Amino acid sequence: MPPGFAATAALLADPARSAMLHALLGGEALTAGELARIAGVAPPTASGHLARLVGGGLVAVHRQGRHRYHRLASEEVAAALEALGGLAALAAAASPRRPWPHGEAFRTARLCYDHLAGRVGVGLHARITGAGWLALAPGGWGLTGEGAQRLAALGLDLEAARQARRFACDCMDWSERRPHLAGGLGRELARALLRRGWLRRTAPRGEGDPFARRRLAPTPEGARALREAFGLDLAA
Amino acid sequence: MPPGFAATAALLADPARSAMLHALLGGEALTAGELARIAGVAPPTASGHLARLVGGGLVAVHRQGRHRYHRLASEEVAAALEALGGLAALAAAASPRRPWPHGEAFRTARLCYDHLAGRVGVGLHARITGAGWLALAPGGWGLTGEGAQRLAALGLDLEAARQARRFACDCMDWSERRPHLAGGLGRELARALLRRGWLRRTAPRGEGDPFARRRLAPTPEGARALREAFGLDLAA
DNA sequence: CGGACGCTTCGCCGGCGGACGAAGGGCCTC
DNA sequence: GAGGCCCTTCGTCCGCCGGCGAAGCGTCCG
Repeated sequence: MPPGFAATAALLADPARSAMLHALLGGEALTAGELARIAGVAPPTASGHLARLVGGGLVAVHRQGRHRYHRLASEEVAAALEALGGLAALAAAASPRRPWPHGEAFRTARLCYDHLAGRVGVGLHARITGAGWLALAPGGWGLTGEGAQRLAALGLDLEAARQARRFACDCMDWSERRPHLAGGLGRELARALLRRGWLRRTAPRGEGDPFARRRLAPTPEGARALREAFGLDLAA
Repeated sequence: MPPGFAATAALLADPARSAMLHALLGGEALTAGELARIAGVAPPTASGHLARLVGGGLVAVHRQGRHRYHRLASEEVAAALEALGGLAALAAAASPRRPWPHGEAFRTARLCYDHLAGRVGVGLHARITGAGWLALAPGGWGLTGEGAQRLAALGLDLEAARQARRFACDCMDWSERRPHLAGGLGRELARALLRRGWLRRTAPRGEGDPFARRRLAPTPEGARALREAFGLDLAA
């Protein structure tokens, strides 16, 4: 981790760049202009920041007409952002402790690149592993028969999940300090729950703060369904 | 991750500070003077850096006589350093690819704060979980009867492991990109293997580069024992 | 083909922070 | 208690980096 460790950290150390990255943790690809507004800087400034993020391998860019769409380069980037976020949360808890408006909603449910984080993400992970739906096999995690049946019934595309680079893996959750489900299965789980309308994005693709793009909220029916299907009580 | 995310990242973004942190990943507490030499800066400079690291909650300090011993504040710091190291390794692999002298030895075996990382750490984790020694129970990971018996026979202090804040948890390994064993059990496993002389530190507490303090090498007898007890082939 | 739009490059400014030397506390030794 | 050691604080310098406006491509629209 040495060559370039400090350089990579420096990419995360600027408020504008970190706002952009956190906005991209919502999983959508955003244009340079949108990211400039989100980060609160002028277009030339944003352009420079994005060039550095792309050069550092954290962000991938895709041209489409006169727009340039930016997205996180990989799930490793998301995992590192979450891990570093955990450190920052620890430090914030130690010092003055000024409250953070997004905190509570963020702890309930949010996206972490392409999968679920927060209480919902951690709770689903605990439930799925604890109920024996996911088990350790030689070569990694795999679904058991019951797990495959239950998750397919929820509408997950298990075939798509299996084609991911990693089928299932843990990603440390900074707010709950316990793992949530990442990898192809985590992605398909998030997609299925959004598709079913159990969770929805709370920010209507407006601009504004970087964190709005990640925030999720359970719908009334979703809260009920999550309680019935997974024993998740979101009031806690 | 919001308030203070960029500020925390900035603590890692300086070459001198990052060298200090990597040296502290060796798990020992080091004095300000040692860290100054390791980072290659003058004592006043190092003092300033250390003050910032302590203020940011990444490093804890302990006075003893006229020395001040510094250590990482928690295993979360170690986990975040490893995660960020993975990002930097990805970026380094993409660009010019100048070779790094420590690379190969680092991939074989190293310390990650208080537990094992590298091929040895990942291999032991795979073996211990794959053989059913460690199993998921309500409330977290626990040893099975066989696991407790086998590990106790290797000289692990399982009682000490149980008193840790977390008994067992995964820590993503940046070089192998698979999890290794952290938590109290990971710590005791590392201690036991060092105590038995299967692994040893390769740097005799000299000064020098930051990474020397983390590097481990299997002794000839250790390589044999690891192969017999865990099926680990370190030549691969 | 002109004009609007999105994005980038260029040039300049301002401020932060990292570097060191010198000097000032604690603490241990003799 | 005199002196040495470890570490810190202070003052200063300098380089880097983030910020913006103006201007320069490329793309889409009428």
